[in-house]
Amino acid sequence: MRVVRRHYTAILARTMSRPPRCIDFGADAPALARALIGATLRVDGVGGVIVETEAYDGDEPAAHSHRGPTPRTAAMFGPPGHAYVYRSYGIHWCLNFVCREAGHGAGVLIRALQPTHGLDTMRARRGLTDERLLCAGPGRVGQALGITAAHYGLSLCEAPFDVRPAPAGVPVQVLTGPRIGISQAQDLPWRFGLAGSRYLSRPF
DNA sequence: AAGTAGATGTTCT
DNA sequence: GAACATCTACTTA
Repeated sequence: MRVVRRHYTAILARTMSRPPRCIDFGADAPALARALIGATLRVDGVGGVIVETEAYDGDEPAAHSHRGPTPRTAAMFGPPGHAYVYRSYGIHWCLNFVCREAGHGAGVLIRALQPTHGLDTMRARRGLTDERLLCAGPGRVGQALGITAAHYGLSLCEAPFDVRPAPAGVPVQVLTGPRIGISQAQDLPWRFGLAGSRYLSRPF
């Protein structure tokens, strides 16, 4: 009995000290946006460390989902852990992670990465050599990772996506601030970034 | 360094 | 018609 309890205690301790194996997409948008800082995102093996995110929620007027589902925003109202992809200003493809529960219209916009995998592919897609500018902004992330409408609604837990939590034991200092490029709900500090990163779209 | 024009799908007024 | 979860190229100081 004693041995058994020690056994379970050891498993529990190991479980708790180990980083979560999968991202908790059931979290609400600000919690997920914060948790994603330091995580690694790859699409077909190309990507890097997430250094900047923004949270959005259907309850709040800056979100595309705020006025209910439309053909464009349908994925935001689907199950968490899937991709919501939209065309920004008719030109750029931007990637979001749907979260919370189906029906809430909650998601996290991936705003910037520190490139770590497939640098040559990203440079070719972006027509640029400056590593610092490869993924420093949501439109740039979309172009560097080859995001298109084909990724709309896909699961983030299956290929071509590969999302891994930040390694435990490496403390990440997360900055917060107002979201960029919005006119509604500017008071919400729902932009999150990795302190000291040179790959942010803009300083905090 | 800072400002502006222009590219243009989706949605709303 | 206007606004928009943006980026680039180009102008002006």
